[in-house]
Formats: sequence, structure tokens, C-alpha cells
Amino acid sequence: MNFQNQIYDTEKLHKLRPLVVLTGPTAVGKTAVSVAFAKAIRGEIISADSMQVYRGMDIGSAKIRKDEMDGVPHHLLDILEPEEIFNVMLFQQLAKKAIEEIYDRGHIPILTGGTGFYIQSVLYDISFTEETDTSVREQLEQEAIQKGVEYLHAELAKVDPVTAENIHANNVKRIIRALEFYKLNGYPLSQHNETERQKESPYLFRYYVLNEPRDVLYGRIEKRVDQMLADGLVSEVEALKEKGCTRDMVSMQGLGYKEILDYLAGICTLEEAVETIKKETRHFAKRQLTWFRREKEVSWVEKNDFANTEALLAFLIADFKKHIETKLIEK
RNA sequence: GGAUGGGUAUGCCUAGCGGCGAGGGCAGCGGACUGUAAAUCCGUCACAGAGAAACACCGCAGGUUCGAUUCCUGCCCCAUCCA
Repeated sequence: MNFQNQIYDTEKLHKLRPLVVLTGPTAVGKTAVSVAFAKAIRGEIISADSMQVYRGMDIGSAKIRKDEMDGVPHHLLDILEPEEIFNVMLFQQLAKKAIEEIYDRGHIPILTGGTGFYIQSVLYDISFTEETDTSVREQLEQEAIQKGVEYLHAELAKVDPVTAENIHANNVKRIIRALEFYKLNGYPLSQHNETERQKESPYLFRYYVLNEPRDVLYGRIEKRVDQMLADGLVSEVEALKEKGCTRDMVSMQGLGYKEILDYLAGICTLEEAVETIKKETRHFAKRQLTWFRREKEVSWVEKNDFANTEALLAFLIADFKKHIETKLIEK
């Protein structure tokens, strides 16, 4: 670990709160860029990824290997067992804590990962109300099965017409969440969202979205899934299954896991599972791009605009210096 | 050479068995998203058009019919089987 050199003033870091977000659709090559970038700017990496938090889920989540980290500290990797539940609020808490600690060390936090929602939660410091009662949701889930989604949607329309209007009647999960929010907090979710949406980021940030032509990206996804299988994805999932992991767990909803689980259960052939993983991963990449497009203050970085990784890196570093570092080192 | 089954819209699979300007699925594309987010959900997907006017390759060409994607004939492809 040669990450001790501290060129930034800790107090100033806490005050200016610099933050780099480095993201992009799955398989664009975030990981490789992030490490080199971190080294160049004395950064530490915080993974904004809903699956890489789980231990024992390395291949399928495309987790960075220790030897690839090159001495750069990585946070929020391997912090939970696959049986445990993870969600945005938890992520936000942990990420915020990590950010403060990184400032203490005189370094710059770099949020890397493809979960846009997680990034948003820390970037705009969305406040989540304290909710511990899980029985409400369970009850609503039961009601959804017994009385149907339409019923719940109608119920939601009574207490929170705005949200009911916004959520499609088929979207069970989000209808349940909206109802749960109302029951637990006593006021409509739409009201909460309205105030949260106004928030300015407490950070001095740059939000980079790495991208490349769709067909190239899809080709890369195809190759990566094949590589995962060659690396032993099936035995990774087998081990998890033996450990007691089942499809209904949050962790097992990850791409590659649920499909291989189906294969292991004899629901489909391995070939079918692999095809599904590739297809779903493409869909996922697309959804990620939709998310980033909607995000306001992002800087799109097209890989094609650069001759090679070094050039891309040089750009990122120059951009970072221009927007953030100068503010940090000026007296 | 013979037998049988098929060819359905800019990609793939499939419904259709006389009123079809043609139903469904997939892929693709677009979108939503504030405690499951690698989740969940929505839209679009031949051309034309809010009009009684005109305009259409359901393999191709004819025929029957008021009317054919649907029936008949010939031809061209494809698949499997028999020679």
C-alpha cells in the first residue's frame, strides 16, 4: 500500500467536498479506467454496485480482483453475505461514511459502478426516512396476491393520487413501496419526492459517464459473459446454492445468478441460461444509459473520441484538474 | 427424379383456413424510476392515413369469387424423407 502521500488539505476537503463519479453501462471498462484514474488523482474508490457488496459473488458480478486494484483502496466490496439484504439506504449510509474517512486521509473519493440510483442517493444526499417495520410491506405483498394489483393501485390513488398517477398500474413493486411509505410515514411519497428533487448536491463533483457505440458495447457484453463461464460462473453459483442461496434473495436477483440457478434447477439448459444472461445484460446496459441520460449534470465520455486508454485517461485527469483540483490546491 | 411439410410485413419465430389494411412473441429502439434498482414497469416496432378520395409484394404468376393471406393451377425457393 503506497497510498499515504497526502497532497490535499483535509480541512479543505471536508469543506469543498470534492467527489468524482465514474460510471457507464456495464462492460464499458469502468474498472480499468477507475484504478488508473484513482492513482493519478490520489483517489480512493467506492463501489456503487448493488451486487459486488456480496461475498462469494465475484465472477458473476465482475468484481475487481485484489491484484487489479494496484494498491488503490476500494470500499464497499465484500461487505455482506449473500443472504443479507442490501438497499439504497444502506448503501448511502456506508458510502457517506467512506467519503468522510477518505477526506480524513487527504484523498479524493471516486464513486465507481453502474447503479445509477445508488449514485444519485449520495450525490444529492437524498434523505431516507427511518423505517424499521417490515411487516407492512409483507402485508401489502400478500394483499397484492389476494386482491390484485388493481386494488392496491386504487388504494394508492386514495392516499397519494400524484404517485398513483405516475406509477403504472402494473408496477407492483413500486405501488407497494408507495403505499408502504404512506403507511409508515403518514404523508404521501410524492410530497417527499418533491422536496428531495429540489436538492442541490453538497459535493463539488464531476459525473463522468463512459460510453461507446452500442454495437461495440453489446459485443463486449457477449465476450464478457462467455469469459465468466470460462472462469467458472457455474461452480460459483453452485457453491452459493449449496450454501443455501435461493432465487428470492436480493443477491440472487443479480444478472447471471438467477439464470444459472434456473439451469441448476433443471428449468433450462445451460445454453439457454447463457443466452438469457447475454440478452438481459444488454437490456440492463440500455436501462443504465436511459438513467444517465436523464441525470442532469453528467459529462459523457465517448471512448471512440480517444485514440486509446491513455488518451482517455489524460482527458479525465485534465478535466479533473480544471474543475476540482485547482480549487483544492489554491490557497 | 418422387413424397410430405413449409414460405406472413426493413431481422427472427409464429397465429390465420373467404371479409385482414393481417393477431401474438422475440430481438431492436425509446422511456419511467427517491428503501428489492443487475430489480420493477411502460411505450414503439411495413407504408399510408383521423378519413367515407387514393394508395398494400401475406414467395411469384395466373384462376375461381361480390370479395382471397385464406380455395385452385403452374412456377421458384427451403426443410425432412424416399430414390
